[in-house]
Amino acid sequence: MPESRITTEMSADPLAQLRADLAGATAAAGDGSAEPRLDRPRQAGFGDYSTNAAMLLAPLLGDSPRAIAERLGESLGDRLGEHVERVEVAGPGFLNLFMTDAWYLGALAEVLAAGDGFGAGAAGRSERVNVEFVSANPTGPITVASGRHAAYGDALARILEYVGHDVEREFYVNDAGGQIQRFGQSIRARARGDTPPEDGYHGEYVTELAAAIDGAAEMDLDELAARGVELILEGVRTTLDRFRVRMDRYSLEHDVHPTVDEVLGRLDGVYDSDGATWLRTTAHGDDKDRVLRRSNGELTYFAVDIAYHADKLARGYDRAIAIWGADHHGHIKRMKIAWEELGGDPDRFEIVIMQLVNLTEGGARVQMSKRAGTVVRLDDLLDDIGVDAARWFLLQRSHDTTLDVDLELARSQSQDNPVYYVQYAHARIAGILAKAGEDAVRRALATDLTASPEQLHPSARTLVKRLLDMPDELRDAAERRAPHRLTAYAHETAQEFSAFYRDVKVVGAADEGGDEAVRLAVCVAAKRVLARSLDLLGVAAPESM
RNA sequence: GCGCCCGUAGCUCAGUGGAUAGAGCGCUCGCCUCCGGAGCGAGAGGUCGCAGGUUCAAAUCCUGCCGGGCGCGCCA
Repeated sequence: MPESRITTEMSADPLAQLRADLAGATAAAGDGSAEPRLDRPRQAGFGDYSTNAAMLLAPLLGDSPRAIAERLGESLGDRLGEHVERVEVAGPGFLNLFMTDAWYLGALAEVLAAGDGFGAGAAGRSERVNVEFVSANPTGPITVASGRHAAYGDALARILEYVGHDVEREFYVNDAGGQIQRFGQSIRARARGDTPPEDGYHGEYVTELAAAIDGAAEMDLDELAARGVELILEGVRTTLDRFRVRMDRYSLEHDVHPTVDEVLGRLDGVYDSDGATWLRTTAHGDDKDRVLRRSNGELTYFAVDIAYHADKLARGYDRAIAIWGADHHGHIKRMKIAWEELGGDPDRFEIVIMQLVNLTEGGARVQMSKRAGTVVRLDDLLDDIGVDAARWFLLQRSHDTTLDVDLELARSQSQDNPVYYVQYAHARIAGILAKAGEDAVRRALATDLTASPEQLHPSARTLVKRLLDMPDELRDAAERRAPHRLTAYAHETAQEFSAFYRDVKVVGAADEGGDEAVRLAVCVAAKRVLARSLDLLGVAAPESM
């Protein structure tokens, strides 16, 4: 294992360098198979970073973890030189690293040298990724539930892009089939002053559509439905735009239909029974076979979806991520089976299931019923709590847990609301930098920070340490498809900036014997990290509030 | 009955193998001659649903139960 090799390479990620040194020392002590972790201990007494390397080496070397830790600590200390204050062996065999101010300042300088791109490309390997989300029947305005999909899919796409992937965002429009027919019938009924069919659409917007379409009462049903879809889609685009959600591609089910026969012909296990056409999905572990064409001759949603995915597959993405609602989880198995039948690699087709959203007001649940037409529209939510709060709250929780949005809290522009807390921290930094003046900031950024005599305040070290986490946080958020982690990260960063602000004076640092340039540099780095985090979440990062 | 998701502080939830389990809200008590008080600090509050198992180490992995949500159509 070449030693100093890895560490001499310039990297925009100081932690990656530290990790490389650790990996080098560990490999030299063992056979290279151990993959040590570099952790941030919660306890300040356990150092700035810690590693489990010795405990991993113990079974390999047949020695006690603590004895190995002693030796490994020494060689690691040699590698790190002046970057490390001391290396301690603790507990069952942890190695705790206490970094020097010099290391912190060097790391800070690297963060700043990365400009606005700190953490960019953290994925390492770039893939061409398709993210399909929000896809829904274009038979009504976009709801809060779809809003969660939209916020999630968009933030995920932003994060994937930032860490280095080539992302395409796609909206699949189910503009064909029975639901659309019922939609057309519903519009016609309203146009004629009748009540829509039982299984039709009863929302008030249907009446508005009927009024907006000339001759709706007499129009051909298919044409009427198509006109309705057109108007709904227009509204959907407007809402998504307002919600800062960008789509690269709208795929229409209508366009998929002509390809269905050809695609189904490529599948094994298609057979006729009871006047219908089936796919033998049980051959691949499904509990029952699935209908492709009903005995009345109509295609099922499944059949059309297979053709849609065949098209997606043919487009040759490295990875396709589809975001579906919780009520669709029963379809995962059969769709994956079909994907494989089509020759797709199962590892390159992911389905993310979004759990439901509930709105609460003063502790009570806001009742939503699709049938009764009392579903809350995303637009209504945006009117109520604003785009920033809506994006934040809809993104705050993991996609696989049901989400409660406390409207009262989300609405309040007070100290209670986490999204304003983070934005406030960003604006506050902007205020400080403005107070310092452009020249001072420019000079600070041109300074060789490592030459500064500044003794970093513990709050400054904590904050810088947090900033250095960004590449890892982004990588985790991307790999785990977990944008919500970024809300937590942004909030922690804001909190730690607040502590830093409380503990040290930035403008006029000299008054207390400090180096203003270093402190300004910390501010600039923190501001960029907050701005980037907020941007990836689709939340504004205001200069003033 | 079967499948998927969830069960962590009063509430809403982070935390997918590491050392004394965290945040926000709510509650209690403090802090404005100070670069933005839309702020800051302190405190109370937890058998990580239960029981086994794997591991040097489990909220985290495995098994079985219990509780909640969502599905289980020739609907989409």
